[in-house]
Amino acid sequence: MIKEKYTIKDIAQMAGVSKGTVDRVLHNRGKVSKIAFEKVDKVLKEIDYRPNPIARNLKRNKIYRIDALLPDPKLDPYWIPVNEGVIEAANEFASFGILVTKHFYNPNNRISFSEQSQKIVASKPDALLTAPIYRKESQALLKSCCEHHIMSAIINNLLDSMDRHLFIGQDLNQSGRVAASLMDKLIDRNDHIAIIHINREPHMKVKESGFKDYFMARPDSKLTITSKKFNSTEKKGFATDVSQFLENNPKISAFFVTNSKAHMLVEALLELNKKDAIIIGYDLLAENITFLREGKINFLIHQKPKRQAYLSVSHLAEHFLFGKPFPPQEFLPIDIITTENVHYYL
Amino acid sequence: MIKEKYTIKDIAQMAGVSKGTVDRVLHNRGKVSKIAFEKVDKVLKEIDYRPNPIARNLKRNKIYRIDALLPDPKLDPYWIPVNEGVIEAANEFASFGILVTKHFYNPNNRISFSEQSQKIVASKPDALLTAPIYRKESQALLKSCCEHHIMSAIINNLLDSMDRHLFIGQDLNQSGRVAASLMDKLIDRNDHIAIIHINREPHMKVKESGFKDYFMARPDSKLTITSKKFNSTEKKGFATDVSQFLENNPKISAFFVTNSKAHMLVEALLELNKKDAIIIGYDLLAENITFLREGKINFLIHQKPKRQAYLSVSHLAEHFLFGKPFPPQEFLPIDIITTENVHYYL
DNA sequence: GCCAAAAATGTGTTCGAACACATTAAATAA
DNA sequence: TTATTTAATGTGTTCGAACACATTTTTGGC
Repeated sequence: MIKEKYTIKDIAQMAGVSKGTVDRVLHNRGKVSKIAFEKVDKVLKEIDYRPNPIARNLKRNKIYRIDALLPDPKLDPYWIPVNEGVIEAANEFASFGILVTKHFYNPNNRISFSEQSQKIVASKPDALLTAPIYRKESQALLKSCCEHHIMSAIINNLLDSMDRHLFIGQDLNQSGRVAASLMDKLIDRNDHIAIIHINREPHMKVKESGFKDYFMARPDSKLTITSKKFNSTEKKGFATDVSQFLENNPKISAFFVTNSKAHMLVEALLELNKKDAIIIGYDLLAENITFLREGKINFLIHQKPKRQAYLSVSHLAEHFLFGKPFPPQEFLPIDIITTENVHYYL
Repeated sequence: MIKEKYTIKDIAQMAGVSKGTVDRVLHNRGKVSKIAFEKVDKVLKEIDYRPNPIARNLKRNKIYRIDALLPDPKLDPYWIPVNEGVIEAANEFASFGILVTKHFYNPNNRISFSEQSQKIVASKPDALLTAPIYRKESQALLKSCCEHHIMSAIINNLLDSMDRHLFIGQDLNQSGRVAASLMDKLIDRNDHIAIIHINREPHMKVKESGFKDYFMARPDSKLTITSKKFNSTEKKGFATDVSQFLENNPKISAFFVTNSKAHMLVEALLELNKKDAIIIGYDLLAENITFLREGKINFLIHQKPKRQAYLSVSHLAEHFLFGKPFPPQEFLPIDIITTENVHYYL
């Protein structure tokens, strides 16, 4: 295998035919005689020809449309970095003819998700990127995409029965286990642990399972783990609820918050004058980082929302532009964040 | 700003000139009258023209050469993933006309580094990628690159007085601090800590500083931290040395190993029947992972050698191909690895 | 006002792949 | 055998930027 760049013209010359014939062989377009085919095929087998993706792309000269359907970052700050990741990738690939359009839905309103879904499918983009908060609606959307031959990519959380869609995110069960193993290093034998869901979304149950599984696997474990779901979105009601919960469970001193809202719990605990609680939460929101740096949150797990979004868009783009293959599921590492390394993740 | 793709031809038409004139304006090639310049300039200011990088690249049609000068992975397994990262990126960009050549040097022999250096510079590649283990020799190499207009990228460890070279790696001082903060969570008040250098390379001192700084910053800290350097490369001599060291410092129960050789220490400790020592080390070598999973290493810090290499090559490639800018220094996150999340980093 | 030199502007070709179209060779029917 | 369809093959153009080259316009000198 000689290291050189071969062109169609080269191959044609080597095989003693014209570039048109080589082209027909390469693309199985027929209208090639056996003799000609074999001459070309022989050369192709010798040289490991790889078409120049740049020339190919220039010729195609197509504008690829990727539509992103995401929760409105104004309504939940968790989605701000996701939005940034999409924008970054969009800018990077804009001059390559990749056109990214963003659509926001209200994360507290399934109807808004469905409405936007239909609009997007109707506009027939080349690919769709979404965070499937609502299971049923999301599955309907993905099915619809399949039917209309729209590529689909998913971030944040996996849906069950979901093959052949690009997924980029974390293994949420394992993420719960990581949280548990960190908790394990921090607590004493007689600590009681609470798993706190604040405005629970379905996939957070998976984190809870992982967390519990870790401790269940240890035969010596006699820990008490209580799971609690808080629904209040207003601060006041939430603080009262927390107070109530702690009165009923006075022994609890360690908390695992299953989403980005650990800072809310910290604030509530501070109001109740309950200090030195052990807290593990998710995501690098400004409030969380502040508490992490102050030692009021012990560990954060980084779900890399920005990277999820960036990677999805760039995988799709590079697939369209250069035919790059990508794995159907890409599980990102579960990053453990402390005061000391948080800086490098921002 | 209308969202459309403009070509030079479009601009020429809009400005009422020929594409040649537009080209001269875009590239400041002179030979343009004031009137023509202003006509073109006006259009350019209106439309935010970005040249099609694909077409540009096709026209250039140049083969870019990147030479990588790295320690032989056969002589130190730490460099295996670095090698993999280079290969992966090389394959990815091969069809774009990026030609990556690897050169290995003996990490225990500065002469072999110098010799290879000279060969590479003499062959005048477009860029050089290296891991600068030897300070003086590396600085000479980088200077030489500058003079010959060879781009240079560096991974693994930073050299001082090193501007305008692409660096991709971790902040080693901070990495020591991360190790310390993890140690802090694991130890008791009266534990004694040892910092262990096995076959020390100069930059490992930086990790030690970071580690010590963390504990110094705490006014309440009365910890004893001993630093020890082991030089033996053979197992037998090493175990004896460790034994000796422990006899002299019987109170030491926690170890921070500043490179990928934590597994050697674990083995030595096992031979001495010293169990439940606390150990924090670096890098996901197979041996380290085994001990991590068995609970004999508490934390590993992942230096992402593969990613460092991959990123360097792809940054250089994308710079050459598409004119992508890159930051002079890119500090990668300092990943904390436990039994629970190690799987996702492999 | 005319010619030569210089400046300004326009035209044409290239890169490699893709595909439309033109041309030639082989196969079939009259 | 000749006309005519069909198969096989070759040629030419396009994508957008870059640059070589050709052409036109302007300027200065007499």
